[in-house]
Amino acid sequence: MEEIRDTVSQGRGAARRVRISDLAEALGLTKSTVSRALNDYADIAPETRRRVAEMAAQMGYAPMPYAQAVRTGRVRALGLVLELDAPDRYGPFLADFLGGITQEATLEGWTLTVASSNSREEMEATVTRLLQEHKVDGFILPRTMVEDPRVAFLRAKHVPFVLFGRVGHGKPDPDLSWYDVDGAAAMRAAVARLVGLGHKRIGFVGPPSAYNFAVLRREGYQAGLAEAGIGFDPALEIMEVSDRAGGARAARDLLDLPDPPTAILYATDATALGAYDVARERGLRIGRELSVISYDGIPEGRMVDPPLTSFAVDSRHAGERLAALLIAQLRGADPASLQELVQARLEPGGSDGPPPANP
Amino acid sequence: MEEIRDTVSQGRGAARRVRISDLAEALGLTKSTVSRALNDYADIAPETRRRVAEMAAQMGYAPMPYAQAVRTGRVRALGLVLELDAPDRYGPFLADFLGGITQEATLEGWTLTVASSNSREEMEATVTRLLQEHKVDGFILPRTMVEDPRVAFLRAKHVPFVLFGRVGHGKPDPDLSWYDVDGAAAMRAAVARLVGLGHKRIGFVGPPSAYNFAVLRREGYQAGLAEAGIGFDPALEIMEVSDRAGGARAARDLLDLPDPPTAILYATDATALGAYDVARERGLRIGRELSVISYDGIPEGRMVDPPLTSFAVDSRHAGERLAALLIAQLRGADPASLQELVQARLEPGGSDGPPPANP
DNA sequence: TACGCGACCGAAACCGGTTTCGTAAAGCCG
DNA sequence: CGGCTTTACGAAACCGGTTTCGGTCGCGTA
Repeated sequence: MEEIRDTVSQGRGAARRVRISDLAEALGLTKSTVSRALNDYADIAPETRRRVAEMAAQMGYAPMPYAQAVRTGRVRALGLVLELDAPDRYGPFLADFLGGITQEATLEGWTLTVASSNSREEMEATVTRLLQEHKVDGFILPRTMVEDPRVAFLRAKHVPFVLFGRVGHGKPDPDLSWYDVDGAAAMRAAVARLVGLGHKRIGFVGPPSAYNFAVLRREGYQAGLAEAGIGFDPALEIMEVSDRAGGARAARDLLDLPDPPTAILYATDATALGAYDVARERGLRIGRELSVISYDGIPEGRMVDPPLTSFAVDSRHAGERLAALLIAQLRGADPASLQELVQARLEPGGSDGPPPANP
Repeated sequence: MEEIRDTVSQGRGAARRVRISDLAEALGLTKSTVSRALNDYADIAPETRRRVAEMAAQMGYAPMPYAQAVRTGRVRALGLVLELDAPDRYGPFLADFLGGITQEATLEGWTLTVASSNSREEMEATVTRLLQEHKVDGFILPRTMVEDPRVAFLRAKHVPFVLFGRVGHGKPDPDLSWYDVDGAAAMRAAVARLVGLGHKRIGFVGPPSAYNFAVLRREGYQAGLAEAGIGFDPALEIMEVSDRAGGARAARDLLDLPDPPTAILYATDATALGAYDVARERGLRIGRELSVISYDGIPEGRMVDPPLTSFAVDSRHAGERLAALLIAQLRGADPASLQELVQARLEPGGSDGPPPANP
């Protein structure tokens, strides 16, 4: 192996990377003292600490994370395993989500390592490898399930992680870190909005109930009905729907009921678009003969006619906060204290309106 | 700092990670010999090499990349910087693309580190940090520009990289590694298809010409015209269009010409959807009064009526090959030998047909 | 004035590998 | 059968940091 390494700097510029020993020499100290000064050990004089910090900044010193890792076991890297086998493939939010994570991580001097899996087995193998090679210090787990195998798996290995979404239905999740958008509250608000417009029969179309968010949104729907004093009719609720075609089928089934709903609440925009297809088929006008409200705020919802009334989530913010929560946890914060619930933002479109006068 | 580290294994299971010294001891060799055996040094007896490999497999030994990196400077990590300021935000392809990269990288024992930037300055700062911290060994650069600042930047730093797309117009790019889909060929084929249907006046709508793929696709369009013996009319070509609304504006401009085209070739599906909006506005039927062909193969193109005839690219394959090319380069292959050009796959829809009888 | 105790820093071991260098044993050759 | 190469491995340095362990110094106290 040729003696290249960092020494591309032979010519001009690029000033051969400064090591901690260079710093120590320049200061007339030993590298052990410099190291402790930089890491805020108590047995360093404040004045010395200041001098070291100053010289480090001046010389542009930055430690090499992997050299530190040999001793500390920490690489300052966050892990994210994308699940390629998920039904909706993350939609258009992935770029925002990754942008949020990486921007926040960069701010704190961390990086993001991403991997992917096509099955649960593959996911476990990937996580294991990442851990064994010490490529990451902790994980961000997107799209939680009610019974999430990843949680049990990582817990058993004592690996820090944060969840995007909660687990276990609606139970409090003690000593787990998570960030979630309050889908239940959004669904409640959606029901209230529809009731305010005069609707009495409101359908609900939800995703596979293995996903925690699906369950929470359904609960929000039912809670909304209860608050409005409307009885819950199981015939109006269709679960296990995950794509546009499924959303269309659900709409047909609901509209074919003896006493069909005048409004349908969809748990996701992608499925709500199916209602537009059915409306076209049957000559119904969305927002007039059929009202629709959904959740996610995908760009496509703004492009259809009429625009979809939807509760938008800020994926970028989610990424930022998840990164921040995980980093905090890795720095020693108590996981149980790292939980955030934010509200979705209503984006009114033209897809909801008063029910038709004579049904 | 407590003595935790890997020794969570005090109870059962988790068998304290096996180090190279454990391997050496079990074999009755020194760790230097074991290391050289594992790294295929010439001065190791074949029989010894075999024994070491066998024992390593048996004991489940895997070196820690960062410990190796202290000496070698290599961390077996690929870098990807997402450009958040790009006009189209990667669309729905990002998950596939990342899936391809990570699956291939995993196969070879590498990982992917992703970062993001909102501007050129931020991109350079991010790359510099990743390099300085030795978090990555090389980069994958998506979405190349005709004059790509990233290429000059990384070249000056002697950092290995591969391009998704070519640079510098259509020139051969010597000593650069790249993977690209032959957009020009697709556009030529599209023109031929339209001419075969009877079209004589064919418009073209392209993305910002700073992007290399935009230029190549335009050249393909013009080459297609030439092959068909149709003169090129500059009025029929509109560039710098990057979204659906822009695609709609372009369609209006083209249709408002004194001698309007009967078919429009769009360089991207996202912009082609704008033609559907205009068709609805003006009561034109796509595939009848107006033919449309485009490129990308986004899922939404399959959902519109009629389905969009488009040339689909396989983003997952692109990710896989880019990862493979970069890894090969990092292993010492000559960059100039690492260039791949693949063809897009035509997905016929209903958006193209014979021109109307009387224009 | 002798003693004890913090405060502060240096010396050296250590982390898990890689690479250089030296050398004993085996093979080659006449 | 002895000298000269090879062959194949061990010993030790090294990579860039962190952490442990002492030891010196100044100062308050008896």
